[in-house]
Amino acid sequence: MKDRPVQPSRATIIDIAKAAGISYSSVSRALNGLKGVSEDTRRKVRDIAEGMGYFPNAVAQGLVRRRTGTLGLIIPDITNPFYPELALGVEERASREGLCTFLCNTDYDPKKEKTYIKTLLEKQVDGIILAPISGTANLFEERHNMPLPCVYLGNAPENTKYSYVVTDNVRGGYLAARTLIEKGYRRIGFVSGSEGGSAVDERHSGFVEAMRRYDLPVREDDVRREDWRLQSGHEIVSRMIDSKDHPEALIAGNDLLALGIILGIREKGLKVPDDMAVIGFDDIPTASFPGIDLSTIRQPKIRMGEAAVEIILDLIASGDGGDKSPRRVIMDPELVLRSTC
Amino acid sequence: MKDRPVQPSRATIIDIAKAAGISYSSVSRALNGLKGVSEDTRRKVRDIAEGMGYFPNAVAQGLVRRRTGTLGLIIPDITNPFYPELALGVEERASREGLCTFLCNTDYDPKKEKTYIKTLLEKQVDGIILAPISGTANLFEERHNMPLPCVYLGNAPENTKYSYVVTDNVRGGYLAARTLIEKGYRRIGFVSGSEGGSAVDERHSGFVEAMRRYDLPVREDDVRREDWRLQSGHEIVSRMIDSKDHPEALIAGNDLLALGIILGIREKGLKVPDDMAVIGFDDIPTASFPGIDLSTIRQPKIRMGEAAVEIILDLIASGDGGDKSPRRVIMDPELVLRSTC
DNA sequence: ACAGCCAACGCAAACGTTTGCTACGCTTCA
DNA sequence: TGAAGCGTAGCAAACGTTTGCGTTGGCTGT
Repeated sequence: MKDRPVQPSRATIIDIAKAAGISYSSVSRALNGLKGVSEDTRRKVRDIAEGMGYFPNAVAQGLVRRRTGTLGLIIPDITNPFYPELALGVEERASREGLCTFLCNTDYDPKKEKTYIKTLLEKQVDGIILAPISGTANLFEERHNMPLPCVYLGNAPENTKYSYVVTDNVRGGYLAARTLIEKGYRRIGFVSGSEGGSAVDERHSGFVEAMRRYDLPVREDDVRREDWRLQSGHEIVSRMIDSKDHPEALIAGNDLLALGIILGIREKGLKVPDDMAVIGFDDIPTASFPGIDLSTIRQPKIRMGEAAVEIILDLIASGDGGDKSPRRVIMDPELVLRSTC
Repeated sequence: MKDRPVQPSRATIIDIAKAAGISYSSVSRALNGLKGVSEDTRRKVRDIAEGMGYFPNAVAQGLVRRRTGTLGLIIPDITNPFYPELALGVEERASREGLCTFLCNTDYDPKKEKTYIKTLLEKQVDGIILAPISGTANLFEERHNMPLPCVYLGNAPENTKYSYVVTDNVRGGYLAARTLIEKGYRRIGFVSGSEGGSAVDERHSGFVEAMRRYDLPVREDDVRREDWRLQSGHEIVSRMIDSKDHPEALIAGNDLLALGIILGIREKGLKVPDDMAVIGFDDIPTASFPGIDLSTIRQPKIRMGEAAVEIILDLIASGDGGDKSPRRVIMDPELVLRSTC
């Protein structure tokens, strides 16, 4: 027996056409359920296709259809429990629509964010969902004319012309502060990352607004902005406590920071909330765990992810690149009262 | 001024060729750094390309190169903190190689897993990394001749002909049990999900082996296999405690279950580890949190993800679909002793 | 019996690249 | 001076589809 090489390439519609004795355009029509083929040949084609284990080459399809059936999701840190839930919402909604999602982790690095956007453009994704590191300087805003549907998720620059899905961060910050104030805390601090787009600023200004309304001073020392990691919360609160002059309660810009803060407080031998109260933002799964039981401002993460996809779908359908009529979705935050305040 | 339509499509190498007055094959060569063009024209082409905001169409490239520069990562639940770290390892390593990663979440649904594999094949990904739900029945094993590089991650069927990256689960289970035994616990239970491929079985058999070596009985009531969610751990331990006849210590098949177990124990007014000790598996970030401080068997998650990508790269480079020489990587688990046992 | 129509199908262009082959002109060497 | 060699470039096929258009042939209606 001749040692002929294994057939390396998959069956194509041309192979099917040959086997069926018809042209390959008819095969395409048959397989895609278009009219122009008789029921007989359609069945025949389907049978042969099945028999040959045929499946379409989405790359070739993408080239001619100019739609690839793919989405790009860019997030800073998949390890931060906030993002997997966003991602889940995106992934689920997208897959229901037959779309595949590229996971792009920027690790809080603007350069990575930038190159990822470029890569996604090259890959001809049908839309990009961006949970940006910084609201100010990203590629969307730089080249203000992205050639495809784009949506900000979780956080968006002010006055952007692109669509976005965010929660009402001002209200969230206000809610957090008001809650603490009504529980009797007077000296309240605010800890967050520095980068983070308008979301941080908004949460902060909600906090300031509440303080003002209740005639409480905001002390500059009590507002710290470094970064978003747990470690950072731990360090900040440690320094505060060491200074022997610390606030009675802290609002954390996200739950990860809040966890770090709790960790730091306990490590210093102090008690939450007796010695210092804490409230977070996001409501990540860990927050609800007994022994942590973190009070927080919940964002509807999964629904946010879904909404982002729906906007993309909408923009695709409308042919509009999103330039003309950006969709803006603002979700309501929800106070989740647990035992840390 | 005539109201001509906005140019909707991106610049192509043909546009560049026209502008430069040369053939488009030369443009391709110039842009790709191939020889066959003078430095002069190369510069010229680069300038023009830049000026036109040109970027290559990866779909067209993929079609002719027969490589798309994409990977598929299939996992059961991005919400389980174990998987984001796997994903991080994969994503980082892949992006360093210029590859994009599709995130596919199966939600523990074999059907979704199956259709995702098919979709990835259609999309012509260069490789698939599968963290399978069940070791027995997945599409890899069903059609035992996947036409591209495939790697199991975290968990693989016995005797599979595909490559895999796993931790030594037998040893992990043994380690967990031995630790408890040496701490003085005698009656030890084992709680895990039912599906999960050989990984569960191996952890279980490591546990059994340790018990046997120390001449301790394994009571059937103390071994429970339901599913992998936190909720499940909570329920199982609640039932155990209600029965008034429960083991002194529990080994959980993963940390999420362990957290659920701790939750259940505390809810019943009992103390960990005094009334019941717990040890988990994975070492997810939450495990190290004070107030939880879960003892566990660590898997080197990020390195595992990286290794999986490296295997794919290797298989791609060798032209081998992976059929001939599967790569098998078995990582060492590490005992992380904290306060729950 | 003939115009007209429609269903079924084939042809070929198009999508945007890469790449093997060929052609040309110039240099180099015997 | 001629052959060989090399650097630069163009032509055209190929990748696997979709799709507009043209061509049949059979059926309908009058």
